Amino acid sequence: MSIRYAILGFLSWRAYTGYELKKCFADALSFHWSGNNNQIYGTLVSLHKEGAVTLDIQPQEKLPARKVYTITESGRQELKSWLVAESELPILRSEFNVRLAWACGLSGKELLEMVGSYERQLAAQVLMYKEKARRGFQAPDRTDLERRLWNSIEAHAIAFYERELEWVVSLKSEVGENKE
Amino acid sequence: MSIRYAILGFLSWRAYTGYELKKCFADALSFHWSGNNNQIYGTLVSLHKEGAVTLDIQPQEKLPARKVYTITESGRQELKSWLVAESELPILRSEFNVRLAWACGLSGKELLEMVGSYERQLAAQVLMYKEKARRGFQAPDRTDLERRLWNSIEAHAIAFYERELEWVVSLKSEVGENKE
DNA sequence: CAAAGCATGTAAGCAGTTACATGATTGT
DNA sequence: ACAATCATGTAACTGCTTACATGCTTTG
Repeated sequence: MSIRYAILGFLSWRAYTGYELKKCFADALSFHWSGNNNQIYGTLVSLHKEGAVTLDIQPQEKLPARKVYTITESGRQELKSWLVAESELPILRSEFNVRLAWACGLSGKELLEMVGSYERQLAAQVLMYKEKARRGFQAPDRTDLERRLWNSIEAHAIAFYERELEWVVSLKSEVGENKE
Repeated sequence: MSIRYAILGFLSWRAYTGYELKKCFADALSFHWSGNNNQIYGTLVSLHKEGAVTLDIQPQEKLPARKVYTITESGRQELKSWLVAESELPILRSEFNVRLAWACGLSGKELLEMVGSYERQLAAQVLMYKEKARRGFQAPDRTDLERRLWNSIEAHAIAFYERELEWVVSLKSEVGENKE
């Protein structure tokens, strides 16, 4: 999928500028996009061309004009028909897995160091996610269901890294036995 | 990362042709690449250009010549120094998550159908992975450690989809309560 | 005085995808 | 007759990334 529907999703809440959408992507857990300019500004241009959003240009005295995008009825319909379509299965792309697959050529010490380094990275990520989740996400008037769904998605994202961490810890003993 | 190191990994076992490598990627669980021609044949050409592999062309009577690639000492070193480098954290890209984030606009029935459809897909994926794991992977003389590592990676990959499935099932009750 | 925030955008590139192209051989 | 296996390769595309470019304002 592309970032297109995530942008339509945010716009279904309220009108946003590209700059504000960037912040949405930066703040939201469990969206895997960096929210870089090229994609957001580019996607907004195509959405506009295709009539999924309207554009309101608000000039400012000293700053570049704000371009405020508002979703149209056609945009809402596109979002809705995407929602009920079939999802692709999630893909787990883990560099560490690939490394581990050929790590048996390393010495026991190197292997443990490799696993330990990944463990530290994961632990930091878990902390970071938890902190982000604690701060919460700025969203306008959400229904109770929506809030519960977002909480569940967040918790699931955190759990993913926690499971990974547990697995890596279990790997250490598996590998450690072989060391001596 | 790129598929480059995975290819070097396979070649560290033994020499392969591009065609055989394609099958490796198709058979291996927990590698997220499709193993398409463009990538494999292209990567082999660059690996050769850079001296990480040597090439032996074996003409055949009626079929295109087999191009057998063998890893060089320099290729082995490149693989090893990659192994001990720091991994990027795994990224979970889940289309379903994005859909769910804005699914509260759907009716209770639509929502349950959406979740149910994803649940069925996941269940099928889990079965498929288990069947693949049961058949095992054709690899030449592996050490005990290597076999254990691959088993652990496979089990972890299956567990990932099983967790996702558990989560989705728990979502159903969360969503179901809201329906009435 | 530097950093962060506001606000737009572009250039160049990487990694990956599907689909196409060729063509013999063997099994159902 | 049709599909699968063997075996190579190319074309066109999508999605995403980092880094660059501009330039004013507010805060520390």
